[in-house]
Amino acid sequence: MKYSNATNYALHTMVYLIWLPKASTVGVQDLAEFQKLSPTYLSKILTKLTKAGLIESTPGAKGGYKISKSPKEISFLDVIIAIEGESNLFNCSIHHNEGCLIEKVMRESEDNMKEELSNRLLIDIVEKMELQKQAKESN
Amino acid sequence: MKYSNATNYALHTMVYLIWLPKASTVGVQDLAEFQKLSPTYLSKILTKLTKAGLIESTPGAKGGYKISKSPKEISFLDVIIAIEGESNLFNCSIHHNEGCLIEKVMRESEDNMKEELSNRLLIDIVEKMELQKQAKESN
DNA sequence: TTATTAGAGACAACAAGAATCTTTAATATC
DNA sequence: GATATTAAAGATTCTTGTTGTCTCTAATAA
Repeated sequence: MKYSNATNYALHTMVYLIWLPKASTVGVQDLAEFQKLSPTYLSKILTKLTKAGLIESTPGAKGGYKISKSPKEISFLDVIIAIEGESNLFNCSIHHNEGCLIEKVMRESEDNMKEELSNRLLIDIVEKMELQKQAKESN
Repeated sequence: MKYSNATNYALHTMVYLIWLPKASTVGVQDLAEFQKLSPTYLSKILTKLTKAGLIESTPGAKGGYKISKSPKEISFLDVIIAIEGESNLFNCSIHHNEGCLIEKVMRESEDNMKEELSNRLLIDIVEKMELQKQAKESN
């Protein structure tokens, strides 16, 4: 069991977009270069983020991507669900077993993890990164 | 991201083995039938559980499988790791990025989930199942 | 010694993920 | 309105991991 690479790229991309000066849009080219990815591949990931309502896209010249809502409303969980979907990590393997107690425990642990990830905001990462950067510069 | 079917089967098998009268061994045949699985396939899963030290196997006539330690020491996490391995769910995608803050958050949420699953014992499931059974019978 | 049982290995089928390429649709700018 | 630019959609390939089967070997109780 592993998160897909796409989730990984999506999280890094979102942090980058949040870190960017507000209202500026970036094209796939730049985003891809920043992560050493092929633009066409990253583009698929960005489309998912767009459909999930996390970013906005405008085609055409001077187009690109930008955050679509306040960074304070974007959690880790939002990004993860945008990429991975929201199906459960565990489903009882025994046919016709409503209320399986094993499934119940597994589901609870999953819910707790999601709860935690929904409380972690990407903006906090950006702020910490800037603090680290400042600390480095003052050396 | 999903748990493998094997983990699912392994959990159900372990609960079954714990539920069994102590010290009695069961062959793959019975265990497979109970879950409607092919014996050869389930056998692979059982071998993993054996190597993880969760169950004991004795080959030969009247052989089979049984729990290898006290049920009070067998957690959900033990079974999950026996099947899925213990690699992390998330690894930063950016090369040479020690101390990635995104990875840190993801790792923390994973650790918390594992912590919770290590505190959930399979024996508790068995006990609840027996209570449910008794409740049904007294109707 | 024999029947029975687990273990190991090779192998095939399938599904999902990762990634590329090509074509289409939308849009700002001239 | 024409053109350059950019996102979106679709088809396709490649790889990887899971799922599952089959066969052969090793161990053991009777």
